[in-house]
Amino acid sequence: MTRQPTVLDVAEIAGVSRQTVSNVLNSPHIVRPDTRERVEEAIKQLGYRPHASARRLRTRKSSTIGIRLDPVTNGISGSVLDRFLHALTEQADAFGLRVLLFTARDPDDEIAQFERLLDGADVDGFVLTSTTYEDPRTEWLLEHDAPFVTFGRPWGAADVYDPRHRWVDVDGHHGVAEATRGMLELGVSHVAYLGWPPPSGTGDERRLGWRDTMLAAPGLGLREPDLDALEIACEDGVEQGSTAVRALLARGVRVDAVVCASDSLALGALMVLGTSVPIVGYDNTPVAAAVKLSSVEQPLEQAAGAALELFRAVGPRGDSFDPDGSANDPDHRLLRPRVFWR
Amino acid sequence: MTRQPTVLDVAEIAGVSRQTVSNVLNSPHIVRPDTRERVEEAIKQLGYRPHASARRLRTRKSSTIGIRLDPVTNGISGSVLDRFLHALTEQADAFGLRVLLFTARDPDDEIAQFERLLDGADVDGFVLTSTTYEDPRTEWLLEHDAPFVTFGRPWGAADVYDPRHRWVDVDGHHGVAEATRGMLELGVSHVAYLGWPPPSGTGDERRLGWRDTMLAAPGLGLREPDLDALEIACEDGVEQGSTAVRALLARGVRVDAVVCASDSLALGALMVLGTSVPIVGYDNTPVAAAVKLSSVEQPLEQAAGAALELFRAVGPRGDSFDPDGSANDPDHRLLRPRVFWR
DNA sequence: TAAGGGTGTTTGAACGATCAAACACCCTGA
DNA sequence: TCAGGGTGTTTGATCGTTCAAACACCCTTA
Repeated sequence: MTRQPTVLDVAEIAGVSRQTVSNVLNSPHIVRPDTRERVEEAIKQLGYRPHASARRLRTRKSSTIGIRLDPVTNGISGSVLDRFLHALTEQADAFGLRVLLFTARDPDDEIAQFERLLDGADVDGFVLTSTTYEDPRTEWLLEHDAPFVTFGRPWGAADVYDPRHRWVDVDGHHGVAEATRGMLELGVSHVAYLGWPPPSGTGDERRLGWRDTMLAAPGLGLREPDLDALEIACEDGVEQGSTAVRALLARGVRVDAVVCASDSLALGALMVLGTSVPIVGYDNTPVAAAVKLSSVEQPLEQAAGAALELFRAVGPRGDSFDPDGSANDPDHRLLRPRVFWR
Repeated sequence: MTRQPTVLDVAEIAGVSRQTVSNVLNSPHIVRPDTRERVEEAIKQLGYRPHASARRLRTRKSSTIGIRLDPVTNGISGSVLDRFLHALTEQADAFGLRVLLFTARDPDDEIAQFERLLDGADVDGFVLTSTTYEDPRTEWLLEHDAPFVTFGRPWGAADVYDPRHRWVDVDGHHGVAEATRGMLELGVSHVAYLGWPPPSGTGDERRLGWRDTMLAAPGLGLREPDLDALEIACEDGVEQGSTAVRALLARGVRVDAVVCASDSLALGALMVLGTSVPIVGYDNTPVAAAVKLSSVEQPLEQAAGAALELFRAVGPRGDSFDPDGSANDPDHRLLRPRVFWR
């Protein structure tokens, strides 16, 4: 036989019907053990493998998630999403899912792609990677109730814990706080913060991680105005980081250490300050490793796994309703990063 | 009507049969213009979109290419493949193709994935990104005549221009030669080369790009032994690059400029030599941009486009046989990189 | 006027799987 | 002996599309 074997071929060999073969594959528990064994034997013998498209046509499910590849690898930090994508792909198999890529020029185009992929039954749903305030994409997906999970909280949403919007995210506050604490443990007191200008969901959270830690530090005796002086904000970028640090120094501020909102900024700081002052970046990109920069590392494997779990759970919505609220929230996951000291 | 419209719905509205609608979609030229117009009108009116799985089931084609996401983003240069992947995804649409990701632990596992994806009709074929000498993967694919295109020449193969093995690649010799010429034009004479230890298909080629250019340089009067002194090899990595350059200097060699086989090595050189000596890297990674390093840039968009073209052409093999040989080779593309001077 | 050829459209069947309902069988209890 | 219920398996129909062959029609040409 030259063509691929089908359920029928398997059925014939095992001496059962099509449907029984199908049952062995999809709901083994309803088949009697000895029958099941015979069928499994035949499957192995023929090297049978279900035809994915036929199954999709019938079940109207593709077991595939779509994910958008961002248009520009925006500098250094692009690699974070690449690593997330990688982890996602790697673990998708274990969840019986596949990952289909697509690109889009802008949010509107992306929505058009959603429509195209869903209508063609190419994907069951999506994983979104960078969501913005009042994101038109999530609104569209909710409206058309298409399953989705975002990597990143819906900053600015009325209810961040809306069960209809499932998300996975990394606790930036905790990460930066840890980095700051690590600096203070070195015995220094003037830990500066180099971040992004508000408003920025992620950025503001990271900034607070530093600020809260500094204020709470015992015996440091720092007050709000002291902190204001130790903080500087600029757009993301190596050059911008260098410029900002120079400005900080020009003000005559004493800087014992620097905690940054990104590796790009950290690299910028490094180029001005050299290795005399300890610096911590964020995202632990390959660049950080290359120049031996400490950095906050996001648990991307965990994040990917959690995203897949949430995605798979999208179907039976509401049946696991938790009256306690966020106590044991099954729809959202906030993961803890850790500092990678070098 | 709540469900997705089908060809039948369109047919009814346009007053034609299923097949005519199908023809309008797949071979518009055989449909009379006025009929076609009526059908297109109906398609637009209903917002009809063909069901991809149904089509795939019938045609036994998935219009999807599989691509493996490499297990580890190996340092800085990982971004090259990411950018290629990106370009591939972006242009796939124009070729009516989709990109499906998968991962694999090792070549054997990858072959198992090939089998799984092909049997399930999930993909039509593959684009391979890093091929090695006597690659078991390409051999398997050839044996099972599964369509594939590699990004990278089959180094060491008996016949690199074997028409059964289609490939796209970038002319590293030319890229490094250009970089070297650029250095010489600055008026310097002692251009060193920092590369990888042989044997390495890509590495050896790049090295020759430098060597040939140096030997051919008019008025330089360099001979083989002089070149040997100007050359040093080490494994890829920032640290390794620094060490190698230090060794070169320790030997008392005069170094006016450095051409490197990668950005990692270039960064390593930069950390030892500083900005006093011009350095050129390879791949133009974000890191190179960040530290203002000149670098050879691979035309990844072109490479992706060419890969897709070749992939689409895999079907009718042999009908475009070219007796002249490589004169106008339709199965392979060697692209020219350019130096991005900073 | 009938046979032949070309063009454009329709019809029946198939792709390979799963759903839903029917069916066969065994066991129990009236 | 037969109704009733449970378990395990089979049968017919279906998902939405395209292939292959049939068909209707018009235009030539003998």
